[in-house]
Amino acid sequence: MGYDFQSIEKKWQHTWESEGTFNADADPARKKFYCLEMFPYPSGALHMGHLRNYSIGDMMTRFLWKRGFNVLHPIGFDAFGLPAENAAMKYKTPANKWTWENIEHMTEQLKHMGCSYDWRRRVETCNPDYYKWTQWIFLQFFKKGLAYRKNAPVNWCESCNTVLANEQVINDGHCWRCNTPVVKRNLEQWFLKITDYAQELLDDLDNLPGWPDRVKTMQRNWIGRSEGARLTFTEKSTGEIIETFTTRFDTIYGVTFLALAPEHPFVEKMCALSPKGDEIRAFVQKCVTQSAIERTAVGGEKEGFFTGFSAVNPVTGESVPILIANYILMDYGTGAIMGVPAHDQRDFEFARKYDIPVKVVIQPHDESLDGVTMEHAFEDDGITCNSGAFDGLPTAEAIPAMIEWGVEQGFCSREVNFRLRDWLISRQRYWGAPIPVVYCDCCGIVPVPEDELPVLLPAEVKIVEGGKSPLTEDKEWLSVPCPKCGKPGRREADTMDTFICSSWYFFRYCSAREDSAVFNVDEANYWMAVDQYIGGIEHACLHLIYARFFTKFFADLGLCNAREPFTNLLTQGMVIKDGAKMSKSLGNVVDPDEIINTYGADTARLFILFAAPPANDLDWSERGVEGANRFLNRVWRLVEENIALLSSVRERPSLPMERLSEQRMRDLKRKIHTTIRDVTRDIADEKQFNTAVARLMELLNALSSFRPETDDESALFREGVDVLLACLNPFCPHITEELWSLGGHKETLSKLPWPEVEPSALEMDSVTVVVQFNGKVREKEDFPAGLSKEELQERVFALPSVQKRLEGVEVVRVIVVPDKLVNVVVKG
RNA sequence: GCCGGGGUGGCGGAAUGGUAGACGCAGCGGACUCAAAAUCCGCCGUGGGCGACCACGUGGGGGUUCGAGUCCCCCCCCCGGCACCA
Repeated sequence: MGYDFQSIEKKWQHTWESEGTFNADADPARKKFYCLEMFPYPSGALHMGHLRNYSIGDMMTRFLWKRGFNVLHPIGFDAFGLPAENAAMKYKTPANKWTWENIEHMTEQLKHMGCSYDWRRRVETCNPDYYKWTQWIFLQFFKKGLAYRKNAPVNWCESCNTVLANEQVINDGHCWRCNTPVVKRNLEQWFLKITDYAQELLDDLDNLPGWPDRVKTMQRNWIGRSEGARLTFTEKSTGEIIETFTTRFDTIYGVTFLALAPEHPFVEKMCALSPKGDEIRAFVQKCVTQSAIERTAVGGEKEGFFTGFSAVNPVTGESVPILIANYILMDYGTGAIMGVPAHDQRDFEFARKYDIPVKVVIQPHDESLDGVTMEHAFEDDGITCNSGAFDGLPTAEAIPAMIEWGVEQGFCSREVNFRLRDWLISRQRYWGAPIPVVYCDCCGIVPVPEDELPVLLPAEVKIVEGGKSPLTEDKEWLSVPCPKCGKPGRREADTMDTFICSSWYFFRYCSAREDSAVFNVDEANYWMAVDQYIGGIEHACLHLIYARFFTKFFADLGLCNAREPFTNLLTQGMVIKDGAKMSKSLGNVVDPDEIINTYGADTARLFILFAAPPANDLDWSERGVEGANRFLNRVWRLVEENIALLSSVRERPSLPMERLSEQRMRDLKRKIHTTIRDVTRDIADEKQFNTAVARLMELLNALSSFRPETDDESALFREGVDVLLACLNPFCPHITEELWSLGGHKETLSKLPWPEVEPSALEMDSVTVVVQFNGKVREKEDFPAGLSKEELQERVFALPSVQKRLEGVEVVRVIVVPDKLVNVVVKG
């Protein structure tokens, strides 16, 4: 029978809650630490991913309290979102009720894990007290001109019945939430101008040494900066200006066509002017109906159409044909490109298909290209040719020289383009924060005055089958007088992307009950930035970019000093079972409740932290869980079986190393203190929690076999048990608290300082020295620690086994590393 | 294609350029037991040898070094991101 974790865990959870053990208040006199895990969506119950995330965060929090920090460790719920609406339809329960029930249930689950949250700070993004401020933030964006409406081809998920931001289209054109293929629709929508911050979002990644390279690289790719020039062409018959963007300005002499996106504004004009207008329209129609995936797939069939119009190359004066091409994207650069088939593979394929000339303007170093016969484009650097005064320049010099010349001549300008697009934040859904604007026939778009916030969601809505937003059907809710002129107006029926709600919650935690402002600036400045953020890597280009954007915006509003929200980021791996991510559809889920009910929260936490380093995927193993449980039972027995002995030396100090002479006592003393040293380093510096646990298992093994006989030995044994419990406490808080109090201690272990290393206890009495011959281990021998190089070599050479090996060989060289090894290099 | 992260026993995983495989899981042998469970003790990379030992071994190939899982170069494979972005 194992120990009675059920009653122990309940007991200590009550104690921590009733005593407010982990409540934290801003205190400028104390050094702070803000430890945060990504808050959960209240889907109904915690899953293993949550259990892992919160086990890591809780362990770190408890460790940091012990290390003397004032630790803010809050939790809340990312409570708006589509699943609530789907559940409403499925179970005929209002989204509101479903969500709040889930929040209460999951709160209980988090408490059963023994998590050390400051529960006074819990936030729920669907709470009007919270989304009032989400709306307020929107209004600040609006005031600054960073929230705007535009008509654009946008991503539409036919399953979620709403638009999506670019970041939310993943896996080659699929919805991030439901994996349905995304289609394009032309709609007028609200956007946030995240592109204004593109350069800073990119640059500041260099100031985040505490972030994994993987995540920074993903964000750099996503932001996608490219430097080049904007070049102006003139259409011959109309004089229309057509602008193109290029990163290879050095290839302008090789331009043999111009290609426009089907959506390019000049296309409409050409249709009107040209006798081929109907044909052009037909071609454009064909392109537009292609799916996003077809249009953007690498190696997809390039389709073009000669418009009959032509443009003049401003550099050469040559006339080149204008085509419309399906592979040109309207929302990147200018929506038009200069075609250089000799030096761009896409242009090359296109040119060969439509018999457009290929003009070589860069020669490689090792061969000579011929535009007529070449089989693919030459895209590498080389030597410029056929380019007038620039002939002979290597690419790296040609680009800046030619741009400079183009700028002087007035037909080009330097330009930087980003792949990052503005953030589409409208959602055609009910369960989200309403966008606080009113449409008025007289005044246009009118923001709701700040003192009228929040714009409340109607509590009861009719669920509309077919996925249409219920808000569009609620005539009473929609109709509202214009805040400006008072005439009848109409509310915005779209709600905000829930990623808006989660872009600022970590600020709200700093002063969660503040009702006069979005957050208290002083408290935010005390707590922010988050010192340690923990969550899944799937948010690399979603939440983690949005949150950085919001923080920079807040800083610009003067609301906070921090320009980056998260100083250190830990992205934990997935929980795997039978070789695949745990998921309902695969049927390989393990329910956290079941594990906690069977083995206890301490066992669950310990297994999760021991089974793999946090960034790795974690292979779930029932056997491994049993192993963790076995360890805790051994710890329990160690204390229980020695309880009288431990009490008898409660007040007897453990002797310092200098006073210990017996070898087994010296060894145990050293083990106790190297354990403190190593566990501290593993948690604080390496964030290798699995090895920290391994060290504690070793300490238990040492204590189990010690068997004290004298009072001094008992006192040493007690010291070892105390250290084991104190170091294990952040991992397994309940059992360690219980054993701590069973051992006669009065204080709450959770708030006691982390044990201190006694430096003298770390000193080694003897060391095992490895004797190598030509780099191969041949002998091992114990010597007193601290021998000089000379003495160690002398004593090694005196060993009979070494003497034997030295017979008949010539010693060429000897390398001696004190306390470590002697390598004898021999010949013959 | 570009960028990032990886590749170590049967498995999860350890190793400031200095004993490869800590710790755990599984397995094997033993003790206790009428028996089982639980617990405790021992063994546990591969090949060879009765043995002391010897050879091989961290994806592959080179290199630096007295010494390389670790550093450098080339290559292979797996995972992730971006990709018709001009």
